[in-house]
Amino acid sequence: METLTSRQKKALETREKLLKTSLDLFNKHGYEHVSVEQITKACNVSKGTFYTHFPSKYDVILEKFKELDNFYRTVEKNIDPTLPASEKILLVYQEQMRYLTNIVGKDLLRTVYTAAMTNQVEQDHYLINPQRKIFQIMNTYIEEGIQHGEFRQDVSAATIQTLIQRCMRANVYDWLIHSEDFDLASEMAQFTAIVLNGLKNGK
Amino acid sequence: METLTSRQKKALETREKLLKTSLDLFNKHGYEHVSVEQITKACNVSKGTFYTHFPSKYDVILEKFKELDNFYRTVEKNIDPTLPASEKILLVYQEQMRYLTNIVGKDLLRTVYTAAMTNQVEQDHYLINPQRKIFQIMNTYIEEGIQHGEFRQDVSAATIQTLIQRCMRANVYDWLIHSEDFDLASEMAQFTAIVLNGLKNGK
DNA sequence: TAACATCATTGACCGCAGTCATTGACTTCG
DNA sequence: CGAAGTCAATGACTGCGGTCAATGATGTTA
Repeated sequence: METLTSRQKKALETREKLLKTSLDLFNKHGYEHVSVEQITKACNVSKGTFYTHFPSKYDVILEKFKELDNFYRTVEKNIDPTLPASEKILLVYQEQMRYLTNIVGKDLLRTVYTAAMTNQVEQDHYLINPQRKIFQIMNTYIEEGIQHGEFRQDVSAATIQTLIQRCMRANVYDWLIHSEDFDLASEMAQFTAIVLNGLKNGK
Repeated sequence: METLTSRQKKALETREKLLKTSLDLFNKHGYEHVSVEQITKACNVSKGTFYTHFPSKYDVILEKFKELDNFYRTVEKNIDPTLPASEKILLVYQEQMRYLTNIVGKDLLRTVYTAAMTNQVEQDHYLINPQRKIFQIMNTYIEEGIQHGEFRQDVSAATIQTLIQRCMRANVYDWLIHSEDFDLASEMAQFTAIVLNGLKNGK
């Protein structure tokens, strides 16, 4: 199992080359302005080859996008564990929004947010997949906050988790439909702070 | 100006026929499964004709979608003016979500929410256009709430308005990316109530 | 080594959104 | 009325995402 035949190695090379070239071209010209044929020509393979390695043009993006989770692991470590849950949540989101703004960019995110609505295949989309590292981190903080009596008792942990996740998508989506003049990190902070305030105990 | 030449009348007829046929077909088979050629064949016109009347396939949808505003006018009238602002907001949203669920449907809304991200043409999209009747209604309620000291003083009216609108898109978007098992009206009510709670005064 | 099986690769092909030069019926103007 | 202008309508064409039957090089088995 471990060792690959030369054939499989070749195939993997092709795949990697397609992946790298795709992302490079997307970065340079924008997702919509790069055709699959451009990618394959740049790699000296045929169009069909692209589709033996990726189900669609979009899936290349998704692959890259999933790397995000490594980023979150680093963020998690840099957060002071003694802070109240709501502040931790705000901090993680702040880092995430910075990352989305500066590294990922509108173009790729737009693709993901569009595909989430269109590809209603494979159950539910990655965007709401509970497996995502960031959601697991958030959920831990929320559980913590509940145990410390930080949140209202009449809303379940699962509900709070869903709502906090929805905050994220709300602000990202609004960022995507606004033309510039929208600072994702600060909008996110403001909005989430209000939601957290609405969830606070004894007010 | 008032009277149309027979030529213009013919053109308008063609336009209306295309509009009606498009929406009928979209309703019957779903937006994605209806091609422009199908529409034009059903109308006995050429494909090009479609594009003399509509900039794109999507714009047909948008036209229908704008009729929503008439609906909001009716809703507004049925709301008890003595209620507190936050309750009025919840009521309007409740009616809107019912309308979106039962009349408009996921298919058409998905199209609009996708296009809002893609067509970054003509400034900002209809979805965040302040001209929309529903936003004007909401804004009135919010101003009212501020004057009655219902909301925190440290957040401007404009900000509150933006956040309340964002609640709408947040829940609609999440509805669109969930496969069934998502009750838009109740999710919306819950989420918005929490945001309003977070905006409440003296807590 | 020879016959067979696998599977990455190919490129012609499909369906569809959108374009545009051309046409000719209708309108306007002298 | 006739010439000139307008503009709705046309359909061949482009570009692109995605498909699939055929190919043959590589790997497996006898």
